[in-house]
Amino acid sequence: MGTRRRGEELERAILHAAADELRESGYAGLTMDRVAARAGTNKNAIYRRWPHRAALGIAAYRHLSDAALPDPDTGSLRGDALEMLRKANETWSSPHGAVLRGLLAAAADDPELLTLMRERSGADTMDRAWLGMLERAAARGEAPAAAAHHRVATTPIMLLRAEYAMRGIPSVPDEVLVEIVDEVFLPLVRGRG
Amino acid sequence: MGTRRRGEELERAILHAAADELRESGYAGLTMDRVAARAGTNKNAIYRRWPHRAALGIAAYRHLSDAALPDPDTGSLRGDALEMLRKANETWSSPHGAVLRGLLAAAADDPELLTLMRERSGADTMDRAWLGMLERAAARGEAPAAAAHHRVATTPIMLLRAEYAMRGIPSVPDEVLVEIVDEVFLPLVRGRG
DNA sequence: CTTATAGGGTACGTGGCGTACCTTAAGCGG
DNA sequence: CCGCTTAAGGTACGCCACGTACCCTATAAG
Repeated sequence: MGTRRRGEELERAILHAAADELRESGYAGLTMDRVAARAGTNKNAIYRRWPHRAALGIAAYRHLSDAALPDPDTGSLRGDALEMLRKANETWSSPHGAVLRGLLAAAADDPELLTLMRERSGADTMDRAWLGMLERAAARGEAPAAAAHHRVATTPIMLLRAEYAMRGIPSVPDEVLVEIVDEVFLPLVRGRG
Repeated sequence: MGTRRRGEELERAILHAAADELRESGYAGLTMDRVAARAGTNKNAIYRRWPHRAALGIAAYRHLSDAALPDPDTGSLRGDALEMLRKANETWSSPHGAVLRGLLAAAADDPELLTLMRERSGADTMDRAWLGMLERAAARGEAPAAAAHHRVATTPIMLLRAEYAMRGIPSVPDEVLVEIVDEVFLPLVRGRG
């Protein structure tokens, strides 16, 4: 009776319900019927807003984490890089990360969804953080100025990403992170002099 | 009527049918009913051999390509590396590659399937080819011996893989490959002196 | 006060996986 | 040569989940 939710309010309720389902069951376990039930509405209201499950999943994902992105300042480039990698590894291996990987897999053959993902997952922001790190290192004289290059900055997380793609669910061991920094990232920075 | 196929013969027929379906419809479009129909048999015969769709998909994938893996010798490290990357890019952006990426996505949260994939997709072989390339370059005096390191060798393909994970279906543009080689791989090799 | 709009309820079509059962052919041991 | 075990064929089904179609009702806007 009385109150029938509409517009914004209903939309928030749906997204909230969907985010809860994501948290509890992951993307694979996210069903439209259960989201509708949990939000106390029906599938119509959902399909009027998102064309299919994947779109809802992606939209709901942002409600999971506001990803306080680290901006470490340990004093050394090596320390900063390791810190960044470790934080990323934590995030990706957490339940959040599992959800994110599930979404990524689901969007893998739909370019439209992929771009949506990138916007919502803050990948670009992360890239900029790495670039900033390199610039600070260059300012300290710890790295050549030519090292502050986009490809260089993104290399470590790209490697981490690929590592996840090859391995699967469990977190990447810390030794691998150290290797990425010591055997690839630092030599690479050095090599650009 | 005489002939009812059994054992090996039937198994080959099923795999052949599944491979055809993969080629035509990709992994997402691979259905058990159609494979059974195409092989002129029924789902029982399939489920007696593979526990689920994903397992069949992976088993059938090997019938698609025997991936003649390139072992270039252009005389320069840069040339060899670019050649390898370009071949990999071609493969990954071909229909074969689409199938492979579909399988990878499907196996993403099942470690057991992932290891199966790695065996069947010849990823390890590719890694060894890169290492060999680096060793030859070192022998020519074109690279420090310390550059022939596993992490270094796998970096370019890992970056390519990650690039696919971020972008989706279309092939990665050649400029990106060149950048990976010139801005990352070669400086990295140089930096390990 | 009327009317367009959007939500609620519900049922259904469709497709695909995996399973259950029974019937029938093949091969094998005696 | 014969029966028995094993594997194939045929078919139907349970189940689940997506997406759609209707029809009814509350809400807000004019």
